Amino acid sequence: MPGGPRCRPRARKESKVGVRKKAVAADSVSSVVNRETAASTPVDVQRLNRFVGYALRRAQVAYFGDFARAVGGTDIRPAEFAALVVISANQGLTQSAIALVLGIDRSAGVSLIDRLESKGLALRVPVPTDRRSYAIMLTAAGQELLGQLMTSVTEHEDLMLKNLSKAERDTLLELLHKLY
Amino acid sequence: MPGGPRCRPRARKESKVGVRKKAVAADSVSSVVNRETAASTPVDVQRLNRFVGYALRRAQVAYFGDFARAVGGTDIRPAEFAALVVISANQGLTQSAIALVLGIDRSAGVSLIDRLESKGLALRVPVPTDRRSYAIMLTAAGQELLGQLMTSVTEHEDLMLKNLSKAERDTLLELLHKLY
DNA sequence: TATTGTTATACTCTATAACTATA
DNA sequence: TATAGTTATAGAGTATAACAATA
Repeated sequence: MPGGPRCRPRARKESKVGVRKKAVAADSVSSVVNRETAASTPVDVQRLNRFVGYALRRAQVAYFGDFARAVGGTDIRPAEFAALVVISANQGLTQSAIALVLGIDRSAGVSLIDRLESKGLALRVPVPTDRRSYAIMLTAAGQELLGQLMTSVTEHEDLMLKNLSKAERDTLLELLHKLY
Repeated sequence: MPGGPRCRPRARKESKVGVRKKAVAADSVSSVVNRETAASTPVDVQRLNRFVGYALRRAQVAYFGDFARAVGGTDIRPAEFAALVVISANQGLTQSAIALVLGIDRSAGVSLIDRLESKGLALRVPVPTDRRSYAIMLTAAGQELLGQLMTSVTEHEDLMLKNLSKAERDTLLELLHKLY
């Protein structure tokens, strides 16, 4: 996939985060080690599952994890797909406006549009009336790919949401929108 | 906050991702630049908002972004909170088991438990019957902090979900659980 | 002065591969 | 051989600060 190395090796021994291996004797802890728990007794996740934030994260990870497979060999990531959808519905939007809509920083928008442009899906068109900014447009290839993606992403969502009725799906969408 | 630098400077000029600044003349694009769109006309997000994945991401970003404020000066992140909840309800679980429950890799579990341990919230207790593994336990401090966090995180969720009725909240939780 | 696009940088989260000690 | 914990590493995602060109 895309992109070269962006991170460096950590310094060889600097990486010992915190205080490791300082394990204490079991009897310095009030409770006793429960061997059944450590083995294969069902884990209690009741309290954890009451938190919406945790459920949100798990659902999002599951969704994103399957996204790459869903869009096949296109090498389009969720943020890129979202950008394509926004640009398609709002041809000529500036980069900053796109970033604002997507809820990311302007600086993050640069590499997002870079990627779309390098794939031949979008273009930066100079705006004559404001030489600081570019109008972002879909290319014909971008428009066509978006058409395919609308289908494959919709299928992906159908699969992810197969346990939900149509009404539940609408409800989920509506409730999520209330969170931001 | 924690952690030193982990990334290196990109090589000075290597960073030009893709083909930038190759802006073409406006008339090489079928559509014309819509100045109103580039200015302040309301942006059309109708199609984008039909995608559950996008809504999931936005909701999760909003939730996580406010989490740090919600837990005050404790410097506890969502994953650490989730780990504390799991450990508390399942004292003595191994590191691998915790990672499995949280849906992360064993290797990611290492630094998670490292952080809890370095903050004095959890302990790695040697398991006599299996010298490869540790039983993870909450310390008294961990138990107490978790008590406070249960309150502040619950308040945080109440705030995030203030636009939802109790029934809607339960529905949201139930629907999200169906996604993973 | 303010904004647009940009670059350099930093940091979180998470994964994969490989290693060591143990089973 | 297989598993638990660990380390080194890669890379996605995103933020902040600062700068140049332009408004």
